[in-house]
Amino acid sequence: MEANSAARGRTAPGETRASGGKEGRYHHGDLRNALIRAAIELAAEGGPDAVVLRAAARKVGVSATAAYRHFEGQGDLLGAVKEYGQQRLVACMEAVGRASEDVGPRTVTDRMMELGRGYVRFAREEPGLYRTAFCRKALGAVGLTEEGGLADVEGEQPGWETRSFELLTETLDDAVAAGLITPERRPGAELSAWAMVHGVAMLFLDGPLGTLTDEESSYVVDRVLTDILAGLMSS
Amino acid sequence: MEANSAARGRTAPGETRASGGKEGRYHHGDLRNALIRAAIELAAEGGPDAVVLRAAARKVGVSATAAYRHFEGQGDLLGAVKEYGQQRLVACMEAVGRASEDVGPRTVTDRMMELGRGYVRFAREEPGLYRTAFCRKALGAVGLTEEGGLADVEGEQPGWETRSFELLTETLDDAVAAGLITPERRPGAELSAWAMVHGVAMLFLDGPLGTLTDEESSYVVDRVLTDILAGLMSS
DNA sequence: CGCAGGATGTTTACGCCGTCAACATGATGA
DNA sequence: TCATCATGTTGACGGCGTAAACATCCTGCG
Repeated sequence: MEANSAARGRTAPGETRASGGKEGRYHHGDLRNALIRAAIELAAEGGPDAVVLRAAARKVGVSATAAYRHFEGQGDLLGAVKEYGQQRLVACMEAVGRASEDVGPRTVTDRMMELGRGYVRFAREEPGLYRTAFCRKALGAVGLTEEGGLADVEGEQPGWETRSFELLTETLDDAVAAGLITPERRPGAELSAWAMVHGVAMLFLDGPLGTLTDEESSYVVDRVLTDILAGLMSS
Repeated sequence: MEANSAARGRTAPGETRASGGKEGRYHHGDLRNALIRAAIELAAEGGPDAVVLRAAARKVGVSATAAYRHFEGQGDLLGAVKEYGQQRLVACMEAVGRASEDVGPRTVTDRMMELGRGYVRFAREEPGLYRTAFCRKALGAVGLTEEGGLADVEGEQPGWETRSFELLTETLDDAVAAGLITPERRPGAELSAWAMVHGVAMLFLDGPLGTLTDEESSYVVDRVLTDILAGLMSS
């Protein structure tokens, strides 16, 4: 009770409790976002398994159960990080595209390559966030009953129709418009493309490509992307 | 090897602990395998996260710490399940091939398709085991320091040069021999192929393909495999 | 045959986790 | 002003992985 005024003192060095000045405030003021930021750091360092409710609360300097005022539980917190990771992914994919834009005009094929390069680059640069972005177990909006019963409420699937998938879809449509892909081969093409980049990212993160240098990996990525594009555009 | 109950029987009337008999034997007799079997069930039902040391011990009817006489820890137990899952995967890949053999002669292309079909079929039929088979965190032989420091002792990488990868490699070699893939495109081809099947399996397990029927999924798989093979074999 | 010693299993305990219930604090609006 | 309610806190529970100490049984050696 009164003795814990000492505990009120200070815990997390990097996190001020409130945006402003006063330190020992009982109410944080922006706890939800602070917890998300902390969880993002955890995820970036250790992947989804490292997104531990108590650790995030500790980082912010707040009791573990305080998080329950802002999240349904750790699955919900994880979901917030997941969303952030997905945003970062599309940002990376778009950034690669913009970088190329500056150099000169690009073909549709170029743009597809860029999407793939951006995807893999993000997976390599932020493996923890990437893994978290595609982590099952993470409350989306409502769902997930006890015992894995797929609640599957109305509304949205986890995260496959996010912007990153849209980017791919749009570019494939452009490829059809440009005559690079025949309309008959168009349906399902995003599956092949997506499976490829996702698969090669996994080879980098968990597989035999983990030790490659940037240069080597960029060669491998281009090779793999070339293969799948050749397949999609064949005849 | 399923009938190895109580290989140890001396005079005790009771049979195995798990086989419904009277428990009372202090020593189990085949605890290591019993734990692995239990852990396999757990993995099959709930994936790698469900491989819980205490749960496996409970299933076998033994104290939690008994497992430490046979495994270094839960990572080691998980590793055993992982190995089993990998074996099941290659069994499935080979089974699809054998099934086709019976029907008639196959081309190299056929055999590559079969490998992919078998791979995805296993992922669909045994998602928990599949996920466990490709689960990071699982002691291989020695490694894995504290704190994710990749011990990377000498010897073997986790599991990428297992038989399943070999199957793919051999078949790709055959494709080169048959003139379907040019020697210049051969190096790195397994990466494309592996990334593709791994990626499409993920689309089934965690992605938008999870709800497809067998027929639909088989169509999608063939489509995706056709794409990558076309890419690999294009000029 | 008898018994020491190692192999195997049990109990207890520690610290971590997610989560719930009860309580404390303080911002806010009637 | 002061009751209310959102926001944090403490405490507790059960489950987890794991270590240490103890118990039981098998086995090989005399």
